[in-house]
Amino acid sequence: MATNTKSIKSAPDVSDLPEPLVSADEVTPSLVDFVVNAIVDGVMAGRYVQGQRLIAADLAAEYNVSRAPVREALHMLAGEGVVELLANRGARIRRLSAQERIDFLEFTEAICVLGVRLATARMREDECRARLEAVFVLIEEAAARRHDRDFVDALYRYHIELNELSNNQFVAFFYKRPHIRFYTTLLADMAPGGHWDQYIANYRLIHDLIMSGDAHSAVVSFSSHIRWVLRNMRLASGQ
Amino acid sequence: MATNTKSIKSAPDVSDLPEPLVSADEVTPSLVDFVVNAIVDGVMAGRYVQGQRLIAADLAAEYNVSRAPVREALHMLAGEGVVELLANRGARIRRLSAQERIDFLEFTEAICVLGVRLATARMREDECRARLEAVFVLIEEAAARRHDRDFVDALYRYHIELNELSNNQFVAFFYKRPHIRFYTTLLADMAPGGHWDQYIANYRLIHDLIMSGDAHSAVVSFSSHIRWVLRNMRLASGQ
DNA sequence: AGTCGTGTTTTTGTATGCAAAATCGTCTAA
DNA sequence: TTAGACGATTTTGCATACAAAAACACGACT
Repeated sequence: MATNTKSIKSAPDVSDLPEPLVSADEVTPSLVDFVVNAIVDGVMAGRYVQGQRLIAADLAAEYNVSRAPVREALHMLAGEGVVELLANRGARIRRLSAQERIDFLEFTEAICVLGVRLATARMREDECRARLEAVFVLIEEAAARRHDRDFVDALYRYHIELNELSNNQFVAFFYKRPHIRFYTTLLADMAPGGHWDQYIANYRLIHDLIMSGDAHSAVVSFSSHIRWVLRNMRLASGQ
Repeated sequence: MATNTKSIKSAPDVSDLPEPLVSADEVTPSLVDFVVNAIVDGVMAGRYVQGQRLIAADLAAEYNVSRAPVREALHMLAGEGVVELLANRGARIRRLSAQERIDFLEFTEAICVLGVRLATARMREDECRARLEAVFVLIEEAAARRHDRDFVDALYRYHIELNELSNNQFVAFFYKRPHIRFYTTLLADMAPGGHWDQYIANYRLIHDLIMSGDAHSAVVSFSSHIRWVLRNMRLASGQ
């Protein structure tokens, strides 16, 4: 291939490609994106559960596309950790053991602590306060209704917002993605269950401290909340 | 499709699929894996640089495969954050601005702190000590030769080992993957440059504290090392 | 009953084909 | 000289085809 030379053999030519001309909104969402979103939504909605096998041909039929974009979507999700790929045996929703769910929450804590710390530092800006307040009311609402699912969903959105407010794109990027796969999985362990009052009280405290701009206290209270959840999880899984 | 029912429509059947029978080693590495590794190696080796466009047909020709597995590999790498996909414009190695590199190191710190903390707690076990010592000598060797590239490589391996020793698979998993893309990119900022002695001294201290089993001190010294690197990066990028 | 073949069906992994989009080169007009 | 237009070429995105591997169903054997 003559074209080889340009992109592979030659000295790296970084200015090779003009910056994306298209604005933020995508012109035509590709089928791969469509399928990725569909699968992620399916996981969020509980239509796909951990360990469930995803057969490319079936997904293709389901979404009226060919197997090619489906397979590409599955590889993308595998890269994000939502799906696992087994040699010659296709894809399945990644399965997490109780221990792995604990590990994951511990890992998530590390990321969110950074998010909390950085976002708290920006809480002098009115717009930031407003955005965070807006997602916090979702937590309050779900809590008032004692609705497990909505509550965990609201917590998720709250941290998404927090991580975006942190202005560190990696916190936002990596929190958003891998979390999904684990979202429904962890629901059972994470949901307040018999501890609604404590759970709500913790988050009210965390939120207040974040709003107050006291990063250190916010981080400490967030960390101790997570450690409390971890203790509950360890107890529940009998360790 | 009649088969739809089983994997999609019906109630999620988790025990659907027997556990992988194949042992740890893969029978036949798929072409997708091959291409993924080839591209990652290329990034590590500097053959692909940030912003460089990756043309599917060229890669296919280069590696003697068709475009299908190449495209799947690119989607996988996109999921991992190594590559970015632009609508109708293919893939390029993700490009990081100076600010993004700083953000990334800050993010990485959050993960590695957890790795340091958890691994330190296991340093009573002789095998763990031996494994960590083994990778630390690589740091010393590279430092003795004042070889930027090898030094950063050794640091990378050291943290990989540390994160694996942490026994939290997510720390290991997520540190390993996204870091790659950023590896060569950050080299210039991260490499000790004019600060060899300080850099080496910092890592000796961190290592000693880890080996001593004092998790808190290890974390503190690691954090302050990273903050020192961040200060240098901010100075270098004129912020 | 449970295990072991064995042939059938399903499913994957990869290659190939093709239309639409993006890119490139060249010519033209300001 | 630069900006823009336009046709040729490259490249992508998606569909389809097909061989090999895995899963399955079923019957023989212990």
